[in-house]
Amino acid sequence: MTLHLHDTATRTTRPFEPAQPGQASIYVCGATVQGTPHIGHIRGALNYDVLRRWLMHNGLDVLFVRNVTDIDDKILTKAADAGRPWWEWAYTHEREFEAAYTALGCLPPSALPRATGHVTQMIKLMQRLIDSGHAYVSGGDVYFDVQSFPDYGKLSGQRLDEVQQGESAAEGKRDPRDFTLWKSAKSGEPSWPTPWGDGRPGWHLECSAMATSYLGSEFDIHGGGVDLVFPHHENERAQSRAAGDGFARFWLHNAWVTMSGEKMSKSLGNVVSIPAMLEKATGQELRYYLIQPHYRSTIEYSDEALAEARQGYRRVEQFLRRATSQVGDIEAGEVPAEFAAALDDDLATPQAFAVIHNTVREGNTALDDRDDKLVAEHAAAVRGMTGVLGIDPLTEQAERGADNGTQQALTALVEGMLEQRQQARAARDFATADDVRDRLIAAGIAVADTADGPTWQVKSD
RNA sequence: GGCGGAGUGGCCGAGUGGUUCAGGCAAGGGCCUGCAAAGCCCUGUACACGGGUUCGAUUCCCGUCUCCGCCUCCA
Repeated sequence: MTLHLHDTATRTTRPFEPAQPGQASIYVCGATVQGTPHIGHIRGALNYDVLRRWLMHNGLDVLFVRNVTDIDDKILTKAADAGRPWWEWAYTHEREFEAAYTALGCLPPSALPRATGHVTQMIKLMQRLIDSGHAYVSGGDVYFDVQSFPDYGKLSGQRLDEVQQGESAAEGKRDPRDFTLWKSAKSGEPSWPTPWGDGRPGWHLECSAMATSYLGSEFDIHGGGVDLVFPHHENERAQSRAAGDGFARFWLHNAWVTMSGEKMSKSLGNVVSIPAMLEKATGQELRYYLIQPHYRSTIEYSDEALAEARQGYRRVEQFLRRATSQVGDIEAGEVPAEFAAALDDDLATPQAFAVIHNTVREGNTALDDRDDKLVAEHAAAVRGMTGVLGIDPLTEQAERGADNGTQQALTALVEGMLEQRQQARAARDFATADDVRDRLIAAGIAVADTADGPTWQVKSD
């Protein structure tokens, strides 16, 4: 089976064949950097990161562009409320988003274009639209003429005559459903010069300009959250195709993370901001939690579900630790066919996780049987699979292990205590042995005896 | 009003016209262990409701109820 993806435009799951064999180009709508990221924002990025890794794993050369919307009404409003320059406000939150992506294991994009850096490209696109009769200037604003593009509404399944009012009824519009490509400058607001006067970008224009600027007039995949289907992506598609670009060949949309059955609001966002969540779980645990459900299924956030995911992650981690200590270092190996089939089926991560856990169970059995060859095989497969998903525990350990002397000091202390305990056990002085173990547990360190001696692990609860 | 998604065993979360099972977490029993922990084995008999199609539906069709999203900014 080859990779199949669910395409919003056709409402079908169909085979993915890149326009250029051996390559894939992906454009993902990133954040409007107006606030601190919460898990809902990052979920989408995680989904597309998994897609990207899977394409790379299959040997494709992937160009992955994620934009930053660094100029918009909310940024201006919030910055003004905070008494800070808008560009500082935007950049501050851009850094928060980047830190969050990194903490959750997203590979850095091939390019990270900002709207404010691509006004030239936007002007060119607007000129093409005006020249071809799809856009018009009205009092310094530039609007897209929705009725000039018969395909309008096709992506989102909207019929033009059913579309309600449209964005804020500006006076210069010919049709209330026309959308803004360019907003004329208001005093005190940032602006850039254009042939039609000073102003700033409308929201939709930037993505069309940047996507085609980096990936060409036609590219493979355009991703974003379901809320973007209409109007954002509908408008992007309209303006790009009206201008003559092929634009995206597949449209992918990820579902929400909700809380108490509702979309995350500003107030809830504080509770589940990435910095707050990273106090409850590690980046990889959080990633495991967010990518296990199918990307088109809503995740109803709960602390309990997160705790479950952490348990599941640790089960995998524990297996790899035991395997490594029994048979030595293990490199990532081939992924099982069922795993590949799962991801090929529109990134069916739930089934992919089932394959991982089945492999872990078989690996644990092999560990108990002391069948080192089988242990190594299964551990290699698990590393291969978790690597594709970006949740290989040994990778993270490698990063963490290199960090500082604290880890070494802890290791020395714990191993010293475990040595005492082993001596007590050898002497059948179980009272002393249990006392040592209790002290370690009280300090948050779990001890497990194996045939090869005790192992330990910090339990970060 | 228009468009779209969803209701599965204690919980999370897949999937399928019928037979052996998603997977995880939790629970109970067993093995192992000095005791634990971890691991392994076993157990649960679920598919919102009402019709219909069918030899047979959780899975297809129709209807109902409930929840959610988009149609204004939003991942």
